[in-house]
Amino acid sequence: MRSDAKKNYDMILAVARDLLTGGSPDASLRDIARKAGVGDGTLHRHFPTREALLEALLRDTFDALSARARRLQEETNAEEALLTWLREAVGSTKDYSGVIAAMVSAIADEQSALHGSCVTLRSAGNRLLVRAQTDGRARADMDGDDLFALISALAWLAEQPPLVPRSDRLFDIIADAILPGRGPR
Amino acid sequence: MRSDAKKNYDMILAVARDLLTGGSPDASLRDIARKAGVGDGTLHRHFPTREALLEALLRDTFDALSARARRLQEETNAEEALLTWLREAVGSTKDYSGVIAAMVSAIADEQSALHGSCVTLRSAGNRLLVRAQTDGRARADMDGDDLFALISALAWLAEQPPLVPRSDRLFDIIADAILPGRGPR
DNA sequence: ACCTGAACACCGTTCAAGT
DNA sequence: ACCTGAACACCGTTCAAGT
Repeated sequence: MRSDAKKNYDMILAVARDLLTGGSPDASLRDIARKAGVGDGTLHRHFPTREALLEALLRDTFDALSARARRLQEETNAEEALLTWLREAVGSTKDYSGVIAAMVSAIADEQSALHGSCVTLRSAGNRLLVRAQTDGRARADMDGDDLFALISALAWLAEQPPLVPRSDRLFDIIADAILPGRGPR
Repeated sequence: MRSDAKKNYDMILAVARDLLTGGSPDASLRDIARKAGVGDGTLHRHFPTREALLEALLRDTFDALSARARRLQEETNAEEALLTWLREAVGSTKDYSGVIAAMVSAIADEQSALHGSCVTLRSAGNRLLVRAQTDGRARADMDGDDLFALISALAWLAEQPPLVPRSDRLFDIIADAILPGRGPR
């Protein structure tokens, strides 16, 4: 990449992160381009869709979650590892509203810029799930796709402003479904 | 309402239902107006927002769900009643994509056209939940808002095309969280 | 190679003009 | 009263023209 292109690319990402995690979660691509000081076409060439931009913003987060799963796998018992990782996975997208629906759509669309990140996430979760199932902790009639869906549902709930105050409780309820016999009844 | 206005109102609703439940879940309000043979302003006066249109389309459904809850309350045991009603509530919005996020937002916004329907739905669910809790079937640390949120999450999952094939299973998993000790482990 | 920004086809919303 | 449809301020996307 030419150095001026690289500079634009980085500037777009920085501005997008500021706007989206700041007060403007629905900022238009045009707004982002303007604030980044580039033309509409430049943004569109670097990031052909909004998804592509989100993917670039979240790739590091997904990679970190995958590494985190590996560490938990080694260091912690199966139930605690899965639970901790779930909590972190659900929390990981909370600053990027709208990304959850895009992720669910991307898991089935190999063309999507988010596809790779989604597959990585699902695999990481699946490893932890299988171990917890082997230990008889997690319910047996579930697979990695179910787990991915439940994480999505929880992340989506946490994205809805009126439900934010309840999101910890809702996490506990659904976590109980995955790891029965944990919390209070 | 003047008779020509009533005719327009009905025509808009009929066309909207056709388009939204047909192949065009994201049909624009302008498309709906054109197909209904009315001006943009006419649609906008009858239904100031997309939510208002969805509310009109779904009001009967919500009323029916509320009546259904009352009947189940009388005729069926607490666990079965809640479970059956949950399944119907989750399925009730499946033909109207995008309505779930609007409903969650409306539960906290008294100005929303959907607010009344949401409150009705929450009350109906809460009655069934309380009875199931009294019978010791439903988990005790939940309230009507939690139930509303879980219904929303399930309906949202059912709205995501890649997850449609799994939605029955996901329903079972979350239903187990609400009514522990039901399904297979 | 890469960038700019006008242009295009949309969108929801408003409002002057009509009946 | 109620309706129409042009107009407005947006949106994502494209592409001719520049450097």
